[in-house]
Amino acid sequence: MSSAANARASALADVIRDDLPKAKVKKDEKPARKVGRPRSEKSRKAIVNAVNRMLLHKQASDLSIEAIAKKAGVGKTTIYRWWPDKIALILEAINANGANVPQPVHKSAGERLLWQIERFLRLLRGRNGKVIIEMMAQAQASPDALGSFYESFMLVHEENLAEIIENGKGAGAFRKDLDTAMAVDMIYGGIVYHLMSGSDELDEDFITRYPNEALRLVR
Amino acid sequence: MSSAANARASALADVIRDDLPKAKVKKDEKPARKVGRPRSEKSRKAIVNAVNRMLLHKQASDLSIEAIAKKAGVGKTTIYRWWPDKIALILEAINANGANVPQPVHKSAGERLLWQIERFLRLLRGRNGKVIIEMMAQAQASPDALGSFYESFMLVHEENLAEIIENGKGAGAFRKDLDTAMAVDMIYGGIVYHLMSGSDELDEDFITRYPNEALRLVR
Amino acid sequence: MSSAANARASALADVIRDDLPKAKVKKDEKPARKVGRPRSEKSRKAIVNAVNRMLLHKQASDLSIEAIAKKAGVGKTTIYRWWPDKIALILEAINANGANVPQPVHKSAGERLLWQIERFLRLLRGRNGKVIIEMMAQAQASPDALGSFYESFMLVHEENLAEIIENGKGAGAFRKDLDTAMAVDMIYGGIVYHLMSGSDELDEDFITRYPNEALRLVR
Amino acid sequence: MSSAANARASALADVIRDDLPKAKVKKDEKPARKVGRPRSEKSRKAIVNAVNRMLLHKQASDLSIEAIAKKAGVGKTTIYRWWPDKIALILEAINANGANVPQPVHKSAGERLLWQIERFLRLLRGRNGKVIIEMMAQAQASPDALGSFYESFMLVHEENLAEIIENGKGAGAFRKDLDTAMAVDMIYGGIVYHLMSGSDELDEDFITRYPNEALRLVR
DNA sequence: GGGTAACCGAGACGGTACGTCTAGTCTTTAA
DNA sequence: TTAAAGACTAGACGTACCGTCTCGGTTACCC
Repeated sequence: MSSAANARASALADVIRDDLPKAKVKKDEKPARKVGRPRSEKSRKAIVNAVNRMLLHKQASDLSIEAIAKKAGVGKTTIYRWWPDKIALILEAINANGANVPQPVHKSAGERLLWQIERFLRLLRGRNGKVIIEMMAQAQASPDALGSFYESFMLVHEENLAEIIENGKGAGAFRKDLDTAMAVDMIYGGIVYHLMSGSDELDEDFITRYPNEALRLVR
Repeated sequence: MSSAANARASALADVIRDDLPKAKVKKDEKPARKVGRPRSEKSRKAIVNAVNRMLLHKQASDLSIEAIAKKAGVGKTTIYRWWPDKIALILEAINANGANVPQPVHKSAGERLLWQIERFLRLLRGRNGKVIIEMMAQAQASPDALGSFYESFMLVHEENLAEIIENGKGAGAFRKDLDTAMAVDMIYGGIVYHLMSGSDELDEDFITRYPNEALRLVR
Repeated sequence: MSSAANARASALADVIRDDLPKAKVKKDEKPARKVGRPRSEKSRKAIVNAVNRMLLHKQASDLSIEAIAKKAGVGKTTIYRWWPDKIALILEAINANGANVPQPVHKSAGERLLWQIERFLRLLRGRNGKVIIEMMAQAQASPDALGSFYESFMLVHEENLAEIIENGKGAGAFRKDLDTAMAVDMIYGGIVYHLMSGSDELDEDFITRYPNEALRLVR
Repeated sequence: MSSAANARASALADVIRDDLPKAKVKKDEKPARKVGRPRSEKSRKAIVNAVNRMLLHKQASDLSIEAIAKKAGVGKTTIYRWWPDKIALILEAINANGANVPQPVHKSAGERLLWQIERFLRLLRGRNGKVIIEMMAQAQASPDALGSFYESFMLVHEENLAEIIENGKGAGAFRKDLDTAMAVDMIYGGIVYHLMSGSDELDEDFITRYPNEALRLVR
């Protein structure tokens, strides 16, 4: 990831990492849809709700499309029609690809870095964290799924962080010799690795202290 | 993981992280049994070879116990008898839990840190890297498997790194206010995350530059 | 079937066998409707053509309404609206319910029998035979479909044959003690059974010799 | 079918019709099976019983392997392992391929013919008749299934009947110019066609009178 | 050297889930 | 109104593996 992030950092126009397969994003196809029965919003909600209810009791890897369909009172095809894989479905369900809140501007580089990391940590607190980490883990099994995961979740965070670091370097707030891509890998990697190591949830202590520890890395 | 690693670092006697479930490691039961047909070394080798041959063609997640048994000319039970899960089997096969080479002594804290990180990177270069990362990913699905993975692979690296950092802090080589556990998370996390992001192998550039980047973190 | 055929034979006014469920034949409702968008002749042809093209490659039982609709570029509902089931559709497509050619009159009973059987055999020669037999086979699955098949294909042949035999008996050309219904069953059954036994098409030899063999039965 | 039956009649050694695909008959492979867990007789019975119980309520075409497996408390694979298709399974279940009772000898050709037809009719009386006819119908969908049906059910009857007719012709009891194969087609075809025409069961009247009607055909 | 115990291969077992296919119905817009 | 398009629920298909079990047999040891 880092090299791509790096390239991106230097040329910020690039929005899509091209070393990762793209998930087929149906919603981008065309806004003007007219003929045929329209997608049922009721079914969509039933599916998403079913996923969320099930995640209360069991691990993401224990959800089966079959069970979700049954619980949602929906045909399996309806799920397969709208989501390319379980990863995309669950990420949508837990709303992880939440609105890309614009950063407050006019802040110092350091403050922007802390803000961005805190935002990421907030997204991973509670049950969500474990679920998302499971998604990332499951995505390892197939390049398609991996692309799907990155595009819908990780990419935007990487871009934001890389941009902040690059700017900070330019403004002299961060070390000039810092490798942006590696910094991104370390900062997000530290969090991901922590969650993968067994803790079911991020504890408050970690959330509080991690951003500052990360700040030390870039200065 | 970091808090446990931290605790461990302060009290180096702890060998087993106790926030992780222990995998049942049958071979440790040890009481030198005599009766009964002894384990067939031939079968063990056949299984391990089959796994390694199969890993040349396919992803770790695409190996099934069934296929391994067939390829090795072995009953499925023989595999289940000796390995608790696919993770343990594959880790043994690729010999990832390689000998815990003792560090050269009388080095500076910085040199020891670089040496340890390089050792870890060396272990993950080539195909091995992706395979091990897949193991880590699959282990997320079950606490047992996760314990198994940590115990047989990750734990020793964490302990070594934590010890080096603690010593470096004591000797004044590293920052006193550095959080050892978080540093461990970031250093290994950066590598793991990089591999999980899509690169099939660690490129030479990354391997060369990562250790120094990590060194900057702790100073 | 035979008892109904028998009853019919004695009272020739009966056109519909009443031991068979009637298929709902929508096109018979007929009351010259005016309002609404008219049925698209283009679609009708597209559907019929699609069926015929598909029958070149595959068995009738391998055609699905879904596939036909897709191939014809037509909604499934359009098919369901106009044909009660696959059987009716395919029979129409291969035009099996071909015009009920009136028999030449003023012939002897034997000649009329031969002519009728030959007509039936002609209808079943080539690919048509297997397709029609498959229709008959599939119709076994549901009384509705069976009724549909009989009404649109088999009934008229049975009636004709029964009438010829009855007349022949009255004129002294055929055995007086002959059971008309059983004779019909045997004559058509022999052909149907032959086709169901595996031959993909009726061979010339069979077509040539069968009518005379049947004639021996009734004398 | 008839031509093959004819060839067979002239050369009675031929037991297998070769214009039909052979079903893979696993039981013929080898009697001496040693290794591996043996087939569970309990499961076999459970499956066969489930089929029979289900046939009381529903048509053969409405049985699904899935439902049978569930009702029998058995894995689907267990069914697929032992039966090539639903046809073979149902035929075994209703025991249609019942013992090939040897004919009483020293009878006249006519008596033997009547006996054979009555035996066939007896097999098809009651619910069995409709079920078997449905099997024959379903078998039309695939050459494999058709072969399976013929081999396990129809073949022996055809052979017996053909042999009786040939003998009768030789002994002067039946017409010399009779085409054996066509006679077989007509005799069995009459029955099959009758059942396919809608009657749910063979009525007593038909059973009583059909054999004599058939006898007239061959004289 | 016979008994006993754990091993071995083979492969059948009850299950779960997969992703695809089809049936027949429902809900839109377009003609 | 009806046609056409296509989404909907439902559920079977046949396959792949899971982890367990049940065989016949083998290979050590221990007495």
